[in-house]
Amino acid sequence: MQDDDIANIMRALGHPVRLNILRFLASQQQRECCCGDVTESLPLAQSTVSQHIKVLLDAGLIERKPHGTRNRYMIRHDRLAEIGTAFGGLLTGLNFQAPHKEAEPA
Amino acid sequence: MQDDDIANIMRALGHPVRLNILRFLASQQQRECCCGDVTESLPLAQSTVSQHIKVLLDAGLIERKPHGTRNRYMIRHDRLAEIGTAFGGLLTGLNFQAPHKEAEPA
DNA sequence: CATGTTCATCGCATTTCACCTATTAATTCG
DNA sequence: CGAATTAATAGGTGAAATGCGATGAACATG
Repeated sequence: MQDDDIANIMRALGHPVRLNILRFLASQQQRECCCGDVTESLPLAQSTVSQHIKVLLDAGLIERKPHGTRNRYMIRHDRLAEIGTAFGGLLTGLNFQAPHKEAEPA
Repeated sequence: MQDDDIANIMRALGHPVRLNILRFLASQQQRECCCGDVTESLPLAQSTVSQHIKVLLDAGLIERKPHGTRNRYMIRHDRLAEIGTAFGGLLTGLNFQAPHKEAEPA
């Protein structure tokens, strides 16, 4: 995964509302979960929520499934796994460069 | 760690240039590493780099140590560990069962 | 077909971000 | 002290993000 991809994903995660949306989706996994449900759980207008959902979609963090007149949203666990790996790699890379001097444990 | 903190950190990590700066600092850990060094490694003006550094400082990802007329910068490994834990917690909360191990400094 | 529901998208206003040049503060040194 | 060095900050500009209300497409149903 490229720096640009990681940066994009981090930016998508860099907003409290979007974190809330993800958590909400996670908590409602097995039910119908459409834009309206998410909107109800937040003090924001429907259009605003829809925008945030789009950001998460574009970052590949969630997926959309049309379902009648509604859209059902769900977390993309496959992508989360990738992201976890990439992020772990990033942190490891940032930690790795001090072979003789280690971060001292308290 | 609160959602706002996580979001702040994610936003700080959500820019390729800042990822580059972190990597550069990681690779130069044992040497003097001041703003000028970072600037030389990037196609950006000194003031722009200084601003990015400020974002990383505010997010607690790096620290500053005045050193003569220069400022020496270094990665805050303690914070990276915290962030790794928080991020892991976030992913777990989203129902992601990590099949890989987390990046932590020993 | 007409009506109601859902929600993405389109303006629009405001704020924040990213970049620059120029300046200023702090420090070293002749 | 004056000159040089380093880097933070001030100020300006254009782009992007964030929020809203309004509109319209897609679908279900009477």
